[in-house]
Amino acid sequence: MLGYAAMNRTLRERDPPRRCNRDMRKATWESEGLDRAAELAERNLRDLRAILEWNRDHGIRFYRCSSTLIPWNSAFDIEELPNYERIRSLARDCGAFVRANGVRLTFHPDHWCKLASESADTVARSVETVAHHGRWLDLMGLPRSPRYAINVHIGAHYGDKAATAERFCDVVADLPPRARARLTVENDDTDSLWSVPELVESVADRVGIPVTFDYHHHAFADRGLTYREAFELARPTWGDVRPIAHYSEPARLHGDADARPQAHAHHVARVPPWLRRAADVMVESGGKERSLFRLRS
DNA sequence: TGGCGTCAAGGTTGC
DNA sequence: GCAACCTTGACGCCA
Repeated sequence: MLGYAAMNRTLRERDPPRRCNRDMRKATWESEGLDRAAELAERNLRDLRAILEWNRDHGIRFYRCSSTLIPWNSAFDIEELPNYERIRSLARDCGAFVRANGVRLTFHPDHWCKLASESADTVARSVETVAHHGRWLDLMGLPRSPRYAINVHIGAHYGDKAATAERFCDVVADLPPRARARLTVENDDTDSLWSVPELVESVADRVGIPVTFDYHHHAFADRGLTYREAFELARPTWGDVRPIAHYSEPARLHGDADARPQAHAHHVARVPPWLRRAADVMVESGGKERSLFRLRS
């Protein structure tokens, strides 16, 4: 399967727009609080259902939902929402749709999520982040499996990779099951950070979570491995679950000579067939769902 | 209503 | 030691 992340450009341009990433700024959160969060969450969940239906109608069964599905959820318990029962019902409905249609739904908390941080406060906030993603998937009634992944990066080295890996594993082992059982870890796009072999050896083999292979990121920390060798290293960490891989192409190869090497191109030319055969591939490009259509044509 | 400056959070690197 | 940068759409102020 091929998938895309977050925004659906086609539905975003409709009137009214359909999207599941409505958010608010701090000042709004402080002035309007739970009532506003409740309203945005409800609209986001309704539109998530619409996006999932649109995906199915267009042959797309792999989708990464925005982490602002329930905005500011790290600041409150979801049961505190005044419309909690409606939220629960909408989430259950999305989950039922996902299961009935063989959809793979995942999340990818952003780079503020630092499970291996040296700061206890940062770790606590990061644990809360993956925990509430797990809560959403539970509300949807989806199995606690990396089929419905909550994918994170370690994203730092703190000057000591061995100690960082140790902290990461300790924190992961203590996560609530709703997050722990769905957690996956992805290779970074920086030479000093976490490559596929490092994640497999230092994390996956120790604490038993799958490694998400990001094809584009691998170029920045290849450790002498070809793309295929790196993927084959990550593959067994998924056990019985079909692996997820991320695929994008450098903007520089698509005419943007000034782009930094890590920048993603707006579309991708071709997903390697060996990768498509062995994994569900999340295409990360600005073109979103339209990039998938171009790959088919 | 449209344009546009700014946005909760962490960490690395360059100066 | 401080500032820029990551990344990117969307929020929300202001004209």
